[in-house]
Amino acid sequence: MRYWLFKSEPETFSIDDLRARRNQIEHWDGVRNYQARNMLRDEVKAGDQVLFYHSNCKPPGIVGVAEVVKEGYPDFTAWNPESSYYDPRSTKEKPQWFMVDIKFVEKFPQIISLDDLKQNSKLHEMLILRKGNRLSVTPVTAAEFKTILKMV
DNA sequence: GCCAACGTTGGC
DNA sequence: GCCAACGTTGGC
Repeated sequence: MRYWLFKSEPETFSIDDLRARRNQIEHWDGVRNYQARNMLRDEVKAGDQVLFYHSNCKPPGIVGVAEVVKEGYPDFTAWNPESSYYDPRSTKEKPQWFMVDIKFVEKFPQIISLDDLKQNSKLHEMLILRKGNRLSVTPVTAAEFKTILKMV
């Protein structure tokens, strides 16, 4: 089993939105970056654990955990001209973009803020803390995941 | 709202 | 295949 960190702007889709979904499951659509796409398509597997990160808000940070329940399949929002994620280069024959389904596991009683993460010496290697890192899907090590759960 | 850091696009 | 211009991300 592997561990990941998924970023989302809470204004767009928050952990509360995930919890409110039917069966508490939602597809993780709209990823339009090739590196992140490759991970969603090839590496993220059912059963993997996901740290749910709120970005572009005050404060940014990890707000809970989700679990992958369905692995990489074509992101159908790319086929919908009405969608803001529409991409005419992606077709049903040759899908360009992929997504996974995740299920709500828990919401932390309080956010583990970006600042908290920076303070923790065990997390200095975390990709999310690297300068300039903008990937919305990043791998997390088992040790990092464990450390973060202890910070709750 | 600013702006640094990136990724993507497209002319050449 | 280079690289300038442009768009986006996301912390501050």
